[in-house]
Amino acid sequence: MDTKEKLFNTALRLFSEKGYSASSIRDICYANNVKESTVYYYYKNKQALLDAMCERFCQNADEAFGKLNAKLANPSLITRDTFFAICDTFVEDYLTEPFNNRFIRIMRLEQGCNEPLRELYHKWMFDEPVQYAGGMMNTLMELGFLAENSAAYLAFCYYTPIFFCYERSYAFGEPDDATRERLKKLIYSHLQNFLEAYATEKYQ
Amino acid sequence: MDTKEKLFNTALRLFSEKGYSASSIRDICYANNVKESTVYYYYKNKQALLDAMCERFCQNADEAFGKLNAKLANPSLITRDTFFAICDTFVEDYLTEPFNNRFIRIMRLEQGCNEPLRELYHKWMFDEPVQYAGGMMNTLMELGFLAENSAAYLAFCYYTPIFFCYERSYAFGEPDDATRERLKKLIYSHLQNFLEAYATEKYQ
Amino acid sequence: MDTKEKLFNTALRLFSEKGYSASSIRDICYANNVKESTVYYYYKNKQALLDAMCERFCQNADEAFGKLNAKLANPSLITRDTFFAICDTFVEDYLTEPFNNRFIRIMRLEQGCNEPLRELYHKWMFDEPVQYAGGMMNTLMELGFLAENSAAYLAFCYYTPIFFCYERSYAFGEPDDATRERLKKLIYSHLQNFLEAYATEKYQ
Amino acid sequence: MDTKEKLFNTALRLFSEKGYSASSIRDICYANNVKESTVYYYYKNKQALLDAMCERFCQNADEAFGKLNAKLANPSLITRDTFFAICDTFVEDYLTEPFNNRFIRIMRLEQGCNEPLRELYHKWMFDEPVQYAGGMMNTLMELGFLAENSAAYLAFCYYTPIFFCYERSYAFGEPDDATRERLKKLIYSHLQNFLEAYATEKYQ
DNA sequence: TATGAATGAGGTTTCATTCAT
DNA sequence: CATGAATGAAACCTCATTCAT
Repeated sequence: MDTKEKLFNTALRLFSEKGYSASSIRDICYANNVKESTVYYYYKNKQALLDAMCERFCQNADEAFGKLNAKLANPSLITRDTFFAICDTFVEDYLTEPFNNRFIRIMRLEQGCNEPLRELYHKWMFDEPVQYAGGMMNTLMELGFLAENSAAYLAFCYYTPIFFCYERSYAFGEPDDATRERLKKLIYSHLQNFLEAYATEKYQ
Repeated sequence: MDTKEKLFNTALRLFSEKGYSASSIRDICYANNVKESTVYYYYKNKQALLDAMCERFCQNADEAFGKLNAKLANPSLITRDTFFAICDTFVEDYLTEPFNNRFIRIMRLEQGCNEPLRELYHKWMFDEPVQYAGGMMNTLMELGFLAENSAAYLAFCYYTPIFFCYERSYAFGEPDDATRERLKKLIYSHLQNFLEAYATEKYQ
Repeated sequence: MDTKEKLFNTALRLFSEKGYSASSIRDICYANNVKESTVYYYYKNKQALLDAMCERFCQNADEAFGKLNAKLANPSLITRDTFFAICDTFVEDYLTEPFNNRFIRIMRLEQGCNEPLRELYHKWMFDEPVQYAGGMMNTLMELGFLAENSAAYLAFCYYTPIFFCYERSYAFGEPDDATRERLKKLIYSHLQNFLEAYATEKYQ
Repeated sequence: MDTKEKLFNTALRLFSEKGYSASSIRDICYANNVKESTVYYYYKNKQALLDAMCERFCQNADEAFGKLNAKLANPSLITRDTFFAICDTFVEDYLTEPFNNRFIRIMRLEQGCNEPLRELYHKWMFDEPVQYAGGMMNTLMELGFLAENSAAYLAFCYYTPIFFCYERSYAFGEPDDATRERLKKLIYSHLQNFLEAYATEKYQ
């Protein structure tokens, strides 16, 4: 891993733990045994580090939702497994993917004093997921996997527990394997309950 | 309102918007037309401002949950109105009460680098509400208001959407009346759906 | 003891331990459970506290040397006991008298950046004692108590060990009884040696 | 001389004149036409400046006493010249060496509120010199240079006047050449008297 | 590719002091 | 006799940044 990437990763970690303005260039550099001036060889300034993270996150998020949308395109049939797999992708490749997880925390922290980050946060943690879940519910109803209901309501019932569990487990620091497992179990159990309540009889 | 209180409130606002370490004593004072040294007449240091907020929040929270518990004690009968009123109290007197609302944002921001605040945050935004909701579901089932089910599952279905809506609406800044109204409507609609799904027939 | 005197004594202690500028009005007042503004009721400013100490020390010193000079005036006869008693007076009533002892430390500390205190220090720790010792040696030689010698040399031999022992034992803090005893023993032994070396035969 | 050294020297001067806490980083920097922040490029904080001085003084002192001890090792013969030379080394290379002289003043000033400095001061101004003088007296007696006597007593007679003269002349500020000369003469005269009183006949 | 040297702005805090009460 | 409230100056220190090398 080259210096630029090391600096990027350290900044990511520090920003996500202490917030942008409480993380110093000094700390970022000392953690990598380079001098403060080195950072300016790779990045225009401190803000540029954050910008680079934004860019990467947006790419990641686009990709992740692209992948998720692909899973719903032209489905002739859906099974319980597919249903669980979609959620799994959302959690593993999006919410808890190490870089994303850290950047989500950064957005949560900085939304209060950083307008662009606030918009990103709302887009990628509220608007997009809710919209995606809505579309998904529609598809699942069309396929007869879910019983007829309001798509908005189902999306709500589907996503809010996921969001809650994520906030509860991942709100702080780098999650260990145990946390990771716990989250998965909670979400699995939530999906079970969800299907029990809203799936058509043959998929319960 | 005296100087001490004005400083306290300004600090509360700034901490909740920009985070503790990004808010400067200077800004707190300038906003009140006093010099930086004045703050040190009333508070030992910057940390002491935060400590004072913690203390006040804990009192507030204790009171709020005390009140909520009182509402469930010795109920011979529960009506849809009571059910909505309980949630209303939780939202109005706890979650969106102006001071609490700000301090909750502070806790969310600082949990990453402030162990005591992280604990407070988890206690008062996850553990206590979930536990309270669990107890409430039990009571409601005993009274025949809710159909038999797992209390834990019902608590989950009850609280996670509230949490989600709160995060979505109140995550940033001082909410205006429109936001306040929107949140109430969202929650009202959630409660309707909740009753439809889980209440015994006569209460739907 | 009234407030003014308590403040004076606390200031004396702090000045002697940490130096004038490192001792704060705050510390002086907090130690006496009064507010900082109280000090200004009794003293014009911080400097005035120091001035009051100077004045008192000068009086003390004048008195002490007056007493010492009286002991040498019109002596028809001197004994070993008188000789020891004179030194004892110098040590007990001057050098180690609690107030003087503290103020001497203050002078030592402040001489570097306070011209008047430097002059006081040199006058009362070097010039006056050496001059007094010189006069004393002359008297003792005239009375046949000491063998003929250079008065200046004898004064030197007499005073420098006293000064050294004092600096060594009393340089820091409030001396306890053990320190006090130790100093006395050292000086007593010094006087013995001094007499052995310079007294006429009958007084050895 | 580079910036770091200039800052070090200015700090040394100011600390020795006004004491550690009364000397400000600002003054140290202004005297060298650099901004306050520059000092923090070279030193962690103000204390680190003092620490660097301690370290250097301890090295200096170790060296000086090493040199002095070497002068007493394996001497088959000692002359008046050697005797004077030893004292000269002690005064010139230790007590009045410009850096040491300043640091000794710092120790004297700070002993009251700085435990490590108090220990250093006592070690290097009282304990070590007295111990060295004792060893020296033993050697000189063995060689027949001094008449038989108590080594402790002789060491006392030898060192206390040196200490006194040093305190008297060097207690304040940077000594000029005249002061330097005066001290040397005083000490020379003291050594003369010392030999007259305690040397064996052939060395008087 | 990285650093050494320096800075200017701004941060928190301490302090002696004032003054109306 | 003492304080409550406030201040202005100055202290120490941190930080992002620059620039020549």
